[in-house]
Amino acid sequence: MANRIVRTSIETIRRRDLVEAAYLTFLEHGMQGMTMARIGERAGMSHGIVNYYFRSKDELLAAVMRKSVFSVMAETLRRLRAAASPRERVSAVIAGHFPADIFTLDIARAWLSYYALAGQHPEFGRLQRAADGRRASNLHHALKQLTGNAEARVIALSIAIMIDGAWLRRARSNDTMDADGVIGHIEAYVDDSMKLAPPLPAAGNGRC
Amino acid sequence: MANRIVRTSIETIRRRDLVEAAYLTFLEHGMQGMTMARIGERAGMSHGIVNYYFRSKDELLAAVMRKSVFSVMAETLRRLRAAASPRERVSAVIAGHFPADIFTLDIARAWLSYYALAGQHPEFGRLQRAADGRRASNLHHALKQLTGNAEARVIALSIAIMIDGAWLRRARSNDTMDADGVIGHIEAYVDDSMKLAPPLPAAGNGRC
Amino acid sequence: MANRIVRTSIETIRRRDLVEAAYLTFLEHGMQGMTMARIGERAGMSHGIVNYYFRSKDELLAAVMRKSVFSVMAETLRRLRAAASPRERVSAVIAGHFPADIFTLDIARAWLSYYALAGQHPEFGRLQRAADGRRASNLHHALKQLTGNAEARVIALSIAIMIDGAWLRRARSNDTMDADGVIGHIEAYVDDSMKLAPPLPAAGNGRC
Amino acid sequence: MANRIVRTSIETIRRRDLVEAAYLTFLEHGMQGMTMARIGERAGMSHGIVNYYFRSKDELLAAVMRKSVFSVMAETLRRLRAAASPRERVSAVIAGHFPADIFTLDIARAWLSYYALAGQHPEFGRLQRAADGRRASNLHHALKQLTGNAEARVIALSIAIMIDGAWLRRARSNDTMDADGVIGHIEAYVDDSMKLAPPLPAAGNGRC
DNA sequence: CATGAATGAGAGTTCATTCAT
DNA sequence: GATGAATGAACTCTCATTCAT
Repeated sequence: MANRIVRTSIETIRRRDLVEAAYLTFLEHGMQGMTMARIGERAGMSHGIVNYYFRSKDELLAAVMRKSVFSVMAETLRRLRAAASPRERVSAVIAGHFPADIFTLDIARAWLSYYALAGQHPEFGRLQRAADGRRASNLHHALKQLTGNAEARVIALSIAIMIDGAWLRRARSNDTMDADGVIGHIEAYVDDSMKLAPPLPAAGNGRC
Repeated sequence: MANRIVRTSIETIRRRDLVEAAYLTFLEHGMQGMTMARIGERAGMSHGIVNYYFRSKDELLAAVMRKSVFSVMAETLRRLRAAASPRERVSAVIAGHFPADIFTLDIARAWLSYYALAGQHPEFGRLQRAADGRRASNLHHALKQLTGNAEARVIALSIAIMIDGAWLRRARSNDTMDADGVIGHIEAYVDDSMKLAPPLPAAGNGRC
Repeated sequence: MANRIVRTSIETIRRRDLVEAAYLTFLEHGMQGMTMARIGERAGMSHGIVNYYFRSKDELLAAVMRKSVFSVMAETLRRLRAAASPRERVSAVIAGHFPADIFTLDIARAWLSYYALAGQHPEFGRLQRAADGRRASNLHHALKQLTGNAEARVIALSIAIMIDGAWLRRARSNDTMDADGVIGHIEAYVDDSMKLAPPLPAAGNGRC
Repeated sequence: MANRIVRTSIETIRRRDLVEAAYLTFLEHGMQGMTMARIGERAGMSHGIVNYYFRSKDELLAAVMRKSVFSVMAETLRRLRAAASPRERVSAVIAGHFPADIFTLDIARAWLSYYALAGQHPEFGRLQRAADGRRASNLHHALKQLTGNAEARVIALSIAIMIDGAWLRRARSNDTMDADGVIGHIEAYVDDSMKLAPPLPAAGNGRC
């Protein structure tokens, strides 16, 4: 039993370390320079053992992707739980996508590489779509309580597009807006949209 | 002397053909599948000659990057010339980024793989920033004639972000909006913004 | 001393289990797919222990070869013991080589991969020749009691060749004869041969 | 034009040399030791060029197999053309499978390896079945002119099985019969069969 | 100029084997 | 005894690059 735990523990550690090493290797050498040999070297292991813990490079890559997606989703969730009103929930989704220490050039480039790879990697495509669906749903639910359904849908889409666009631009250079700037920009858009949006039907929001 | 000219001429033609072939290869197979052999094949030349005209793959790659960026800018420029009013100029920039036959899943993914590579290719970063600057400038100049300077800047940025975001989302799956949908969405945003924007100072648009 | 016995006993059991597992792995995956890891897995042991009990894969392979040959011989022997007449002994040898559940495409192919390896494994060649000698001898002894010595030798050889040929053909496709068909064919040949064979010298079979 | 011929010529030469080298490598190191590197080395080429002429190892292997199958079929055909009577045609098929310089231990082992590989190599399975079909057809047609249809079928099958069996046994050791011995043995079987076979219906052989 | 034959480095992957625990 | 973590050699295959023709 103890033995089992030790075994699992080592495997867990190694897999985590390898995912981390793969990610760092990617940041340093790009997607193309992210070879199994280099990953192993960075993790201080032989390249043989990398294939022992991950049956293939694709599997390792998928693990890296999953970790990335979840870490972003987790941040958003954390903020959603702390949100007290629909409008705050919208802000939670927006801010959740731009933690200052994550919204960096390197990480943005990593994300773009993932996207580019989605074609060859059905699983990652699925992950992305799932994450996108969650985001759209969160935004739409919150906005529905602030304006009409159709308007909510349009605004939610605009926000989602802007979030993606901001990340794409982040990968371009360091001269673009920082996290706060982006958040401010999108929030301003939301506020403007609210001004234009029709007042909610009186009865409909008795619930909120 | 004549000989010299002929040689140079052939060289120019070959280089242009090879860049074109490389670009098409890139659009079809993505950055990873853009091999020297495939480029030569597509250009109807031996792959040996590719290395004759471009000392290395990186050199060819740089040429392809230049061409890619310019070809997108050219489409926008074409539409800008046909635009009759500031508002139409805004629309020209928007529509210029979404030709229906170009705004496809594969091409979007190819572009992302480009972006992902920019980190290792300083020149490409420069190119992208230049193109982005042009776009921002075009949008800003047009919008300035429709609203206040500060508002114009904000709206121009929103449009630019949405253009980038739409392309990123296009790479995600085929279930997203098509070119017309995206254009409609952004145009609607522009129209809404105009409603909120302050009326122009009386004299400002006498020029137009 | 008792300890010694226990140790030896476990070792014996483990080695037998491993040979059995290797044999089954071989039948299922062929010579090429018979890896140490798969053998260990099939035996329900770690693959590390396989190398503990067999210094190398070749040593295990030799053991498997021995087992394989013996297991085929055993089936024939079982039937031989039940045979009541010389003619039945001939049938025993024939049928002993074609158990319906063994005479399959996969197993036939596995055996061929064995044979193909014999060139590099002197011991396996020896084993095969020994088994072949036993078979020839069994057939010859039985047939000698039914016909002349020279004829017996010829018929025994034909039977042996047909047995081998039937296995080789079995590996070709599933469209060939099944076990019963092959047995029937060879038996018919034996019956025909008996018709042509000279009657036994009167005294010759008094011995039987 | 001349250029084209030169090119093709080199390619033809290289491919032929590589097939030959692959075959020799196999004879020396067995199927498992027949690596691309060793093949290239034996052919005096880099291993890179091997993959240049044969897109994959399987393709090279298939070429080796095809060459082997065709060389056996060609020998049989050559003899069939020289045969003057049905009985001689039967002999042609038999002798055609056992040229003295081909019926050797090494070559027999090579054949077994091919058979063992047929499972993973659909094309080779097809080749084998095609060759077998031709053989069966040739034998049956000739025998039908010597005896009844049903008998012809049985005898043809026996001959085919014996041919295969003789090759399998040849791979076992050098102590088995040589080519002449095998041919004699099978011919004797055919002669015996003719004795037992029913005389042909009177009219049936008016044709021959 | 142009070809394509040839090279060789390096990619991912498999696997027998060793060894600390 | 037994495990499975770890190594490293070897394999197939790809590809940018060089070079004789």
